[in-house]
Amino acid sequence: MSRSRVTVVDIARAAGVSKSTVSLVLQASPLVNEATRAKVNAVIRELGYVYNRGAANLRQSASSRIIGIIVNDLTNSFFAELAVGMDMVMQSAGYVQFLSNSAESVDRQREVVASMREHGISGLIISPARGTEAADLKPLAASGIPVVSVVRNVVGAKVSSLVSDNYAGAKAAVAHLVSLGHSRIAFLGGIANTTVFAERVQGWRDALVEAGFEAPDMLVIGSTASRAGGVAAIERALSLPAPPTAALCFNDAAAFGVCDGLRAAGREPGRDFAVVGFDDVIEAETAVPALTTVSVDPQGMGRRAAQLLLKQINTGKVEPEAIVGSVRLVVRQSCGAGEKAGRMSA
Amino acid sequence: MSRSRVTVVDIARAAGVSKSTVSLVLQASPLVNEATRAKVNAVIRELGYVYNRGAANLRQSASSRIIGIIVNDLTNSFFAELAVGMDMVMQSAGYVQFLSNSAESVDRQREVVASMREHGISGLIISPARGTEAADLKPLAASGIPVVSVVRNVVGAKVSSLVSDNYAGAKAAVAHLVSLGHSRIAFLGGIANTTVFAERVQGWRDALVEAGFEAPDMLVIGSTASRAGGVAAIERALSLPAPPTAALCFNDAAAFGVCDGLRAAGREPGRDFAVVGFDDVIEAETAVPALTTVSVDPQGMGRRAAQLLLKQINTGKVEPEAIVGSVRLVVRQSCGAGEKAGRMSA
DNA sequence: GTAATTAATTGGAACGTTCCAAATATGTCA
DNA sequence: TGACATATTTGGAACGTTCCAATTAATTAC
Repeated sequence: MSRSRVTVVDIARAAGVSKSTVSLVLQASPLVNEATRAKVNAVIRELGYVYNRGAANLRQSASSRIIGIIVNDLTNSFFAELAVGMDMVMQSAGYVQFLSNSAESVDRQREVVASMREHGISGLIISPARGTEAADLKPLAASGIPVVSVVRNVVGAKVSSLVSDNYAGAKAAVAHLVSLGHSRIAFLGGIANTTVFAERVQGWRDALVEAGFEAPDMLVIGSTASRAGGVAAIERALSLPAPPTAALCFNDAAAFGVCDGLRAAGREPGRDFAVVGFDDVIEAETAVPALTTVSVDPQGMGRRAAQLLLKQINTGKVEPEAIVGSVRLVVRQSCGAGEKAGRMSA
Repeated sequence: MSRSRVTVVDIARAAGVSKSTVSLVLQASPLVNEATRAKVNAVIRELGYVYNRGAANLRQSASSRIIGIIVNDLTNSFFAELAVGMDMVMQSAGYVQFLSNSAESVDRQREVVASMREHGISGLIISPARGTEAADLKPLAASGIPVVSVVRNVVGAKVSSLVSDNYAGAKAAVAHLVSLGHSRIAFLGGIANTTVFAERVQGWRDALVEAGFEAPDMLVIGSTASRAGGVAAIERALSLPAPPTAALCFNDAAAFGVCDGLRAAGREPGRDFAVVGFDDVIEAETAVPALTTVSVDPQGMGRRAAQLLLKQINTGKVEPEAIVGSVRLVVRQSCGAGEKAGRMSA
């Protein structure tokens, strides 16, 4: 059935030219005569030829036009949107991407990286799994493949990175809550021993201290960075001897969970308790109450990461570049300051 | 800097054997002597050799071990989970996947398919964009590349498909609502002229009719299949002269939107109005109220689709196979029947 | 009419692997 | 020892492209 594939030589024979000419036509070279080009293209369509990029990549000068993307949790909207942003840029640049989910497993991540290397990726964007070490990315950098680490940093790795300004974002969010009259503000959700968590907690702490309030450790309640984690965290927070009246959450997923947990406890988020998230995923805007959150613009971040990688691939330069993306607080209703929200009791 | 890459010939030279022997070692052939194998492997590690799969794929017998996955909306949790399920299976099978988002654009989808073909995918799993025609998938099937269409069907395309039993799911959901005492049950959200929508509406209609109730068209309110779409749909539903007391929603995203919209209108989902979703995404379980929904198990569906594709690749058989995955109603709280929910007023 | 210039085309080696057929080494049996 | 079987190794052609250097054809200049 599936007859052996059509190659340039077949085209050449059918069009009565040499394979070199066909190759030139394929690359839209200006060297070839209009009439010849037309004829060759006609034959190409007629025989249903498909270009074999693998064969072309064999010549050492060529670029594979394949890049790798690895994210740590694709089921989290934040990362899905990040991936979509990258996809957009890569696709318009004529690249195709291997996209894999490490599910926070460094072992899986290692396998995927190895597999992608064997397939000759020209670059990699990675949101590293927890516990990723510089050594995991070393071989890539050593063989001249540009790597952009996004969202999370890998300490000691000589790769470019694009992370958001977690410290400033958290600080701004807490300052806003303070301006609304809160003083007992919790930090809810997220896994404790990660850099991102540490940076956000630091912002939370410094904002409270600068405002002249206490920042007791018991108000920092870690859990998973998910909706379920948010529910668990707010339950613990409400059972404290002196419960908080507001919370900055590790991310939007946790913040939604906190809202769910508040309702389960008979409290209305935005009215009885102020909730602020982090990320600004799409649903943040349409949720009820709309979520006040620190906007990281995941799609935009994905696009920037992709552009950064493309720049490195095209210029062939290897020096890593560290970019900290700015963030801004988007005030909606869940903090009690939005127009449509009811008045806060605190 | 980046010296030209290390090849089998370099390994051969360094280990004092022929390139053929190195090749045998790479394929873990039992033909080679233990001592030789050890030496070659040592050299491979020492020189930091990376296998060039592209070169190997050149021989026409070889399989590229690359498959393509295209989904229509990766920002929708349902599809993200679907992709994660596929990723799991593919990765353990030693495959790597191109994963792209068509964003419901048939043009983008076409480009992506073409690009993936040029890169020599051994198979494709696609959740087709709206408006995809059989012709779009024809060339793949013609060149013997197995294709599995998932979630949505492409009429007339001779490819395998794996869809869920939309009709039975919708019918069961409505029957459940009827058993709870509802008779004015709306169908909310989703884009009207799609097969999936039609099937679910038909299930809704038949269940109502069988129960002896009316199924007026005005109770079918389409919109986008998103959270925002759900909000819009319930707003319109509540403004009807005789508003419904319950709703089956096109999917979970829309159902969450309906819950949001209900609260915005001062009604509590699960108590004042029964809501049922479709899909059973992860958040359905942890949301408050937990969402009663028709479980499609997206990750499981992704895994099944991947297994189906692998089977087709391995057996080399081309005959398409149409599978309808069974679904089951998961009763939680948003319909008012769950244990923790308050009593329904209707 | 010949030389020089420009425009088009082309043969063939190279890219890094696999795999066949053939060669060599090792062992066994009479 | 020679004849055979078995275990291991190997040269070289192929896979489908690109690209250099060289060729041929067409045009222009003198």
